[in-house]
Amino acid sequence: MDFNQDKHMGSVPEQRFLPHIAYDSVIFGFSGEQLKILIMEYHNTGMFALPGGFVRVDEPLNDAVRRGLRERTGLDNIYLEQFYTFGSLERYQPEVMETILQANGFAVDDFRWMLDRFISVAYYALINYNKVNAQPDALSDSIKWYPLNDLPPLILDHADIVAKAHRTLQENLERKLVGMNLLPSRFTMKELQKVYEAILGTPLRRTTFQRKMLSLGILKRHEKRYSGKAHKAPYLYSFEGE
Amino acid sequence: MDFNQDKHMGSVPEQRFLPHIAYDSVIFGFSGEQLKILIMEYHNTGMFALPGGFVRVDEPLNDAVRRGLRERTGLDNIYLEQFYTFGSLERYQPEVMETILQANGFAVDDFRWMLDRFISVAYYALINYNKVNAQPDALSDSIKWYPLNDLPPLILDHADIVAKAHRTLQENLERKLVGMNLLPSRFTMKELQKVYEAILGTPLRRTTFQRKMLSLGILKRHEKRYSGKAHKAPYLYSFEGE
DNA sequence: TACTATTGTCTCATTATGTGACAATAGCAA
DNA sequence: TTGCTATTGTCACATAATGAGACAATAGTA
Repeated sequence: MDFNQDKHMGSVPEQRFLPHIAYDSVIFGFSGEQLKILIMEYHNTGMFALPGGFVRVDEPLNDAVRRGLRERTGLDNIYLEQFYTFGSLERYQPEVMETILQANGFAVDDFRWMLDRFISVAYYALINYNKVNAQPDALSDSIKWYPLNDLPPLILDHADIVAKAHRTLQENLERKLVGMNLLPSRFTMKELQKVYEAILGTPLRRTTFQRKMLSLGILKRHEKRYSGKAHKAPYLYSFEGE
Repeated sequence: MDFNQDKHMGSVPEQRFLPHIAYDSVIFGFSGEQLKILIMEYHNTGMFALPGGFVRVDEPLNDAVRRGLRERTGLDNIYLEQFYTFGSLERYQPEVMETILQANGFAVDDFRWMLDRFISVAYYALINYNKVNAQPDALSDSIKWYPLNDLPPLILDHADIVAKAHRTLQENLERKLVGMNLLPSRFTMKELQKVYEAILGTPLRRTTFQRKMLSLGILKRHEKRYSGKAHKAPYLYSFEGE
């Protein structure tokens, strides 16, 4: 989360946030043949959470999320999709935020609004793992990649949010041709296949996968990539239009 | 929208709402071989809008929507799906709500919170047209069915909401096997096909459709329905499990 | 030059879908 | 009763998509 550390926050219009409304982002990256997401750890609490934030009173919701992503990853023009808004009562646990504020030396009274009930609009983002320069926010001392199947325990309903993000990503994989957003602009067919396998959680048949991808007509073939290994070198591809 | 008409609303805890947060519902029904949705018209304004409402401070978001649907349609246990949360600045038009309040004889000062910026969580519902007993809310004098392709001009971004609801419904049609929710519990294959055609907006091939539906193994075949017409009578089907 | 791992492509089998044919009605008219 | 018509359920065949394996073409190493 990001918010003005000035105790008199309310006095700066651009820094006033809509109460009760937050967003959380599940930021997917791909590395070591695994799907990973960015998780923040709050100072001195051992608590882990998705990167999220608040919406300024004069700011479009989607802009708020892009702003947060830029601050957290240094990246612009990210593939981003809103997938669900979480509004159960179980996610209302003021003790959690209180602990976090106290551990950071903030006077709880000055941030009482953060202890309120929040409804959170959740987004997932797909980014090129190698381009990220992850930056923690004011309350957290780290933001790190964790494999999707080996996450630390997350606060509130963040584990549900991650699960739903993953499910939505699986459903959208073919329909929105989304796999290439997790790779650098040039990639081999095998790399693309590994991305699909990581997202779906099942192995795919090499020949069928290659035929299918090529038949879509959205890949442009470039030169080969010589890896130095003792075998035929694969072609590099890019997503049509890059 | 539904809210306590007592001017001292804030004093009744169950009737206090989360500020800045609303929901809107696109309620689909099927009649006359057409997709229709429920639209409300506000008293003395000529303004049309989707049925919506607010979330009580101690109420889960999804419950709030189901409550609103029950009040508006008299139905319980409705097929309901959240599909997007709208948070642009274009949807902030305090004049609109002000006009509506004034036209209903409410003192605007007592409902100033309704003139604020709202983020709206949008849901679509699929219901059996014939079971609905539509009830207008405190501000509107009618709630009526309109064919999807012949809607009155809607306030704010409600036309966008409807368009996105329709798109999402189309995408979910096969994946979630959702068509039967628009029909009575027993229906003919032709009726089901008409629903699919209305949702997708394209004609479907009778034999292929029938084969596909039967192969899914989710339909139970019952007795025939004799319509009095001079031709072979079709079987009735139900969704497996009813 | 032989050998290995990997890649690109082809072939054939299997499954799904498009397209039309056809027999089986249910009521009506003769 | 016997045709007649519109509609339904099912089948048959053609076409398209996918599963599954075979195989030749490398890029390096031994």
